[in-house]
Amino acid sequence: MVGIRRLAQHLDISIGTVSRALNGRPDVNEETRKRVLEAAAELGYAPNQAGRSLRRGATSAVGFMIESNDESESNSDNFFLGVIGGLTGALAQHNLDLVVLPCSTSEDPHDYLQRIVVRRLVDAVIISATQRNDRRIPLLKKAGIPFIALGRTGGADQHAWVDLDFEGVAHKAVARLAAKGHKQIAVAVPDSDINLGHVFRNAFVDALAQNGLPFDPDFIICAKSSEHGGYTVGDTLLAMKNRPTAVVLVYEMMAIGLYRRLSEAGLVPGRDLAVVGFREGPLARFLSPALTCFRMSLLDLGTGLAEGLLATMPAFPDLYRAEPVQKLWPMELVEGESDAMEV
Amino acid sequence: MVGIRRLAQHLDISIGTVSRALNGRPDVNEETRKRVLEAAAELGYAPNQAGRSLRRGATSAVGFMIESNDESESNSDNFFLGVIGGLTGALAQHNLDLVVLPCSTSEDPHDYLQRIVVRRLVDAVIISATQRNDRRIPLLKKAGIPFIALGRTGGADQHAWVDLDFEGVAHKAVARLAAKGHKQIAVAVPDSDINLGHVFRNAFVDALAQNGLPFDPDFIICAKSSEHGGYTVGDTLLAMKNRPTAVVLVYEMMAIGLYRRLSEAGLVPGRDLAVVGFREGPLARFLSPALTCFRMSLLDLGTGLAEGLLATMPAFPDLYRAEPVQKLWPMELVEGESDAMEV
DNA sequence: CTGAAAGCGCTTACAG
DNA sequence: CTGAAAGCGCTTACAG
Repeated sequence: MVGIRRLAQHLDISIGTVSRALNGRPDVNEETRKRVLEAAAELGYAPNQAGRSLRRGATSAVGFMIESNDESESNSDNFFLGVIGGLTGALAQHNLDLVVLPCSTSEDPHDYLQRIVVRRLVDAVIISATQRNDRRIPLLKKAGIPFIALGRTGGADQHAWVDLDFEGVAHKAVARLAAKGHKQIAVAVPDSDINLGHVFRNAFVDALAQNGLPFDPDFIICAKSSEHGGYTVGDTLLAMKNRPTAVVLVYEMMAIGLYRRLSEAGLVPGRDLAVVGFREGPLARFLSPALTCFRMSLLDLGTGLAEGLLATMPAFPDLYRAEPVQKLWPMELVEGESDAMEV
Repeated sequence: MVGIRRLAQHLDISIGTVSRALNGRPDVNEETRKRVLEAAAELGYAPNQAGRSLRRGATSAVGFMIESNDESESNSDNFFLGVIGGLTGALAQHNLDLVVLPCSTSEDPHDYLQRIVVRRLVDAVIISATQRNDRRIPLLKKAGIPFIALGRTGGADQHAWVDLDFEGVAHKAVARLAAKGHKQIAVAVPDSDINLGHVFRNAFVDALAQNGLPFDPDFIICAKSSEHGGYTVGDTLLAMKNRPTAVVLVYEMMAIGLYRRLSEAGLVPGRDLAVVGFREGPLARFLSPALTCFRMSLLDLGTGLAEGLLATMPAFPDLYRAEPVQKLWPMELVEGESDAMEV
């Protein structure tokens, strides 16, 4: 592997000049710069990242921590890939690399992140799957490393975050169902401690009140965030004596399992039970009857996350903002047939 | 952030001894080692990765390059997350970190990988979505960086790879359909230049011959590797005057779209058209009628990949093998109802 | 068993 | 505009 020394020797100039030429410093003769650039391309030289990071005290890399546990495995589908596409695009404009850091099931997310942070593997971090009480937040604050969370936490959030507009979804879904005459509306939320479950549940209860509908705690159904979870939601609904006439889901994949369970019972979504799904994805588009759900751009979400993160990085003073970005990402209703019925 | 200097000063010993104690060198007084370990835990010290990498000439990180393009976005679902789980587990045992390196749609995979490699961002690389003629292979060979491919290429493969046993799948599927009396069997393959399409097509043609069945080029249907692709496969099949009685799919997600298209035409899989899917996933399990498909463990595949990679790394002489690992990953038939019919 | 020193590959004040 | 030199935070022969 060719280093800066070899390149300098090849050009018969000093390594300092080579470095300055490559880094676009203004105080370099344009003729010299041209020769350096050409030779670098020819010899396939790029600065060794360890040497550069050590000297600069920064890695030019941003970490995106994801959890590859069983739950996310079955529900996330293409969510992260879409977001990653947006992130890489926005970060690349500022010469930042994105590295995805998968925390395995067997390791505590807090400990994993701590290792990453103290070793200074990356300059900034994006965390996802935020818990209601997420110990990673104080860890990152204490370490003083710029970060943004994809998802709110339960605390007083004095940090940057971007989250889906669960409130908007809950209100739009409930208002729509109420307009069709539904009075008994259930909601399916994840049974883990992930914060979005709490957020969505609260928004749902709030939406019921706003529409003058009674709240029945039995109508909040906890389930795994997966197809199978959707299936068990179906089980629960079918077993209720006072069965709801509508259900709102908070994970795309749940719809698949619920459709299946209903079908086994001879019931049809939109005729026997109104179903409102969550995120419109390739799967939702192929369900029959078509699922009423909510649309968003994963790419734009990724871009928004990147912008929010850049605004926390002192290394980018022109983008830096004193106030942390805290943004709810809007989701737009897509009308399907799964809640066509009126009651 | 506390460095080794601070830690040494705090303990009133030299940084050399601190380093040796932390790195488990035998030539350290056990009492000293204990004090160092305790102080490191107390002060939250871990060696700066840039400093360590520069000195050692190795990063202790393995890169897993994935492509976050539109196609993979809609087909990969949980495939990578599962594999990543297996990879992290196996690599962690050798103190290697896994970093996922997403190549964005807009960048050429070859150029992206070259940047990663020459900057020495990682010690070894796993590439995926191999093309028939994949320029990344010669790049990695020339750079002399240990690597393994998830997927074969079209060339004479003198490098390590692990791939799914497409041959086994094609033969099992065709033999099973032939036994049920099918003589006109179609296959759906991806329309991109990804190598698995070629591999599967060849295996399919081979399997037809072995079962004494004629080969009709019209029965090879190219489609996008997505739900929508499955839908267009349905379109193609329905439009054929000489319609096949069975179809074998090479992507899990295709089944969803095909089911949908058949349903729209009033046809039922397993009654009007025999369908054999590819990988059993959470989605396949929820299709109705149940999809006949093939089962594998993503976790084991990840572990196998890691082992194959470690065997190429001179840094692990006890695992090192002169012969590159080249392994077809077996897939086991899971009987469903989607090919129940006999003809 | 421990300390002092060299050096990994860069970038960047500092002289000239 | 360029070169020589210092130094980022580690690890590791080398002395003692």
